[in-house]
Amino acid sequence: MGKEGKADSSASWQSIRDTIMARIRAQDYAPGELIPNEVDLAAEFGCARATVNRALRDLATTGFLDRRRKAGTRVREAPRRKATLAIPLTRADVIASGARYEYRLLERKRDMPPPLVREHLKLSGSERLLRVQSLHLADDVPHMFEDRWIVLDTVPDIEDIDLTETSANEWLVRQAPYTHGTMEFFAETAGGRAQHLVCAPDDPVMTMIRVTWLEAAPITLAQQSYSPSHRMRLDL
Amino acid sequence: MGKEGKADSSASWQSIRDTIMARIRAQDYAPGELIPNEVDLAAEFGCARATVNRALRDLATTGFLDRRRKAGTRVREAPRRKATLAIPLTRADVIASGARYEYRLLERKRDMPPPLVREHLKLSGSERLLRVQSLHLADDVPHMFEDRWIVLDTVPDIEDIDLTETSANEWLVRQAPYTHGTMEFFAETAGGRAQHLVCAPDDPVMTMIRVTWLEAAPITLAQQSYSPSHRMRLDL
DNA sequence: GAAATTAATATGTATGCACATAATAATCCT
DNA sequence: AGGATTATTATGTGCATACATATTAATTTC
Repeated sequence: MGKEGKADSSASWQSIRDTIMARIRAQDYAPGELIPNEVDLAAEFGCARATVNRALRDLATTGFLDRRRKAGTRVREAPRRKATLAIPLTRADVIASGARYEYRLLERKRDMPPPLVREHLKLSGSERLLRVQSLHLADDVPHMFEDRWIVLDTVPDIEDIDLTETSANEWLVRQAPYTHGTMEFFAETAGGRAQHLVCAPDDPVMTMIRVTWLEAAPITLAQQSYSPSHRMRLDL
Repeated sequence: MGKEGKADSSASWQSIRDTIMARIRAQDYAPGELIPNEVDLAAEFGCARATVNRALRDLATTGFLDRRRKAGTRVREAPRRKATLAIPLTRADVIASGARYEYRLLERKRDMPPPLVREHLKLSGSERLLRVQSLHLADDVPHMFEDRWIVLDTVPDIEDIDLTETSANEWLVRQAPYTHGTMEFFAETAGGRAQHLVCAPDDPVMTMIRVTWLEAAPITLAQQSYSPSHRMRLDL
């Protein structure tokens, strides 16, 4: 019974991953320590090295292992757990919560960006910008207010789009996927957005600022403020 | 020149991924459409199917493609971009920001959990709980206030640990890695935490509630409130 | 003895093949 | 025709092998 070791004796990469994970959890493989190399593990599990590689690679991306060529694989001292955050797509999120989604375009015009926006988008000064303000509602209740700046030099096509039906975000996500970007969020008072979010000006709201790029060219800066009651949820 | 196609004519899975990505971006592969199957793509790129598989798998986990056996691979209508959020490890975060880190244990005692905590941890009522409150500082300035409940039935060992030096989180991360959990964050007023965070009671702060589990057993609920000036940053 | 060169090693990835699995399409039977 | 059975198909994964690449360790050279 050598050749026919199919799905029977052979271990799946998931089961190997789980076994290694159990050893980490039980501290058989202690924090900071090297674990056996792929060849040895493959021998132990009676599988191909590629299978062990897949398992260890998975644990490395999950943040439990550190791997370096020649240096080997070691258990992270402080496992930096990673959660996958799906970038909010307001329409989908609202609908998924079982509510009716509504989108209202509040304003759309060419405008000069304030210094803070210019800095975030690293603008030289000559770029043409479109500013779009919108309100997103869930079951007729204000859910999120968005104040967005779009760099027309990077995505000129959006100038001809009717943004009263489709939100700028939805168009951009489909038509101009970014290569990279940054996101930051923080708490602040509602301030002037209170009228849109139907709350008091000094109510605390969570604001998210997202800046996205197409290679070196800035696409857009979106500042989204959620209604005070909103909670962002995430599975680990 | 058939057999010797080594690193020369053969494409790497990253380059194939990038090529496919470019086609999605250029809408050569339009949203919602099927793309060629792995065998055809492998033929086109002159590589093995496994290599194409790796590339497509990567794009699927990034959220650009949907893959189903027999059904094939299609471009997502609304690419749900995913960002990797590293769970905050306060000590590491503060030090990485170039500041001096300090940790202060404020309180540590057995306590009865309020209904909200009981609900989050799905407690039956008989569990023994440890409550730990702590303050984390960056360059002597309050950075984050933590109010944590630990289920002693799940992690009894922590009862013997001196939490004046090591924070509960650091011990738990090392000694009792969770299998899964939930995280939610929102904005609220500082309230009673104002004295610890050195701000006004009605200042907006960002609060994160994290609940973690070891399989079916609840480990801990941590409520962390950051100083008003704090911004959570994330790369996309 | 310090610097440069060379060897050794663990992971990273590509190939060709085989079989597993899920989902759809085609066919058969009554 | 309708429901159950049987192909068919695309992705998922495993294996053995080979070579690539990054690092570290050993060795040589000056």
